[in-house]
Amino acid sequence: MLNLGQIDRDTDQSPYRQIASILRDRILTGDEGFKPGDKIPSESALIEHFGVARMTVRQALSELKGEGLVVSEHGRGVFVHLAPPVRRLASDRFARRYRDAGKAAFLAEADTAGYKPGVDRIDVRHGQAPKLMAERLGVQPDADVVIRARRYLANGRPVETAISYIPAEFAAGTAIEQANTGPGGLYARLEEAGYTLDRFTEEVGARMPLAKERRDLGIGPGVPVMTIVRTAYDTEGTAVEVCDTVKVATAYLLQYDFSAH
Amino acid sequence: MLNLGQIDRDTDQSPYRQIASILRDRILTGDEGFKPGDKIPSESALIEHFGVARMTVRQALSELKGEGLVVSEHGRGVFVHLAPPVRRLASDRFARRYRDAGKAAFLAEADTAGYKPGVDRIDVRHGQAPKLMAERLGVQPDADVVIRARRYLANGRPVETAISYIPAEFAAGTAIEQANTGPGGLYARLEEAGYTLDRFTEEVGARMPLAKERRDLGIGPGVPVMTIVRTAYDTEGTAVEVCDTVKVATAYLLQYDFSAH
DNA sequence: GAGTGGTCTAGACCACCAC
DNA sequence: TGGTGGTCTAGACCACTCC
Repeated sequence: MLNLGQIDRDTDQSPYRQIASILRDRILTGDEGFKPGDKIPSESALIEHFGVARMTVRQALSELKGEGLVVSEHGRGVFVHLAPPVRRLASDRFARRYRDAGKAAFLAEADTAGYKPGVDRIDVRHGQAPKLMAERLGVQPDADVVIRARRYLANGRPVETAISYIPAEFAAGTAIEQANTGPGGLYARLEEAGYTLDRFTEEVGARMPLAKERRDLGIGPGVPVMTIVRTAYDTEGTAVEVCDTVKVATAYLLQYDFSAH
Repeated sequence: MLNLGQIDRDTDQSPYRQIASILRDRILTGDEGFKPGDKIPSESALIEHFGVARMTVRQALSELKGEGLVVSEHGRGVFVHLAPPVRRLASDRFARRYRDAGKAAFLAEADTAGYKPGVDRIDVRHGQAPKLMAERLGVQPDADVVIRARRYLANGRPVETAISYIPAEFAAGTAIEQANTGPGGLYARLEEAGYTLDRFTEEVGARMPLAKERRDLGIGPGVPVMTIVRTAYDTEGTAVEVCDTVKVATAYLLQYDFSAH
């Protein structure tokens, strides 16, 4: 006995939508419903309970996957989506006080939010910046830049990939060209090299991930990503770095403050 | 002749993924490919071309719908997704100079971006704010607030819904309680009432839309939404308005500036 | 009426997982 | 080894759009 209702074959709403609604309601009303991480009834159980063909049940489940409410695991079952911890990012996260304390933004923030941070897949090389990034840096597309790619983890789960582009002349001979940029991170090294940071600009968007991004971030279909392109300017108004990041949307809440004047 | 390749039945990648890849490549390489608004080959044409069952073709199309690359129209065909114009929102869009010029933020921005703005479904009433909104306003959940709901259009297409909550005492006797708030909009009326605006905080997130939101915004499955909760503070540090907005993610690019100090 | 996508049925074989 | 989800086949009827 599944303690779900039955579908109404005389209504104009199609069976698969009714089944999706029944399951969705049980997921969203946490009370007495399915909770995050719970296994929902198997396809065969739903087929028997509702008296429909397998494709009908699968279409209902497909709807819920598209809404990001459930994830399926081959050979195990279908589970209510277990959300990663939400990272709240404030716009002061790059403030100098954190750099002076010897912490890069990601680590400083993990401390206050209380999760275990991690970075892997660090790749540093010289090359050319994509057209859009070169534009923001104000350099020619064929200019030599240092390209730093890395992936960030929270509690062991990937939550963000980031690629920084720094004109080679600003990074020459510094730890920026090394995998480990040292205490305070990339921005601390830029300031030591004489480029005092003044302000940042961030451009925020959201979209569905490409297949490669889904793999890199370990997310299923139905989970969007947020994209942030951050440009760092020094006190002379020169762009000294552009950082292109892709974040698991459900793992982030960004906060910005700005003036009304 | 469809001028698409053929699938390889000896590889370990499943036929539906191969078909999806072939179509995806033709969509993403705009050159000599399918362009936004183009009709892609019908299911029956694809069935014949690739020599597979209908469900296999439909699964490939389902992938592309999930990625937001195509939309299907019952009885007409499947079309490459035609994106609405992108609105670039800068963080100075609520600056006083725009209010002084008699324009609400949305209209001011449409001018510079060059699209035709619209607002409909305006609904104004008194009531209680949802718990999360009351928290941001710093009022009790059962406090009397003015609730202003509306929907914004760009070139006739819905792009955003917004609900503002204003404590009733701040709005009493002003045009804030009317459908039309007059020149400069809601914020201009608040300032006239003696609440000089000082700063805003915005919290930005992204997720998949609920079914109701999909209807309100006229978007298909596979298109995410961005959520922005904006709180307006006056010069005494009091929250005077909270605005809860849901935007079609692909129609927006948000820009924020902040200091490095 | 012809063509399109939407939904459904009733099977089949496979890969993965837990026991 | 039995149960799970992943993929595929070969049909069927329907609703919608366009001519």
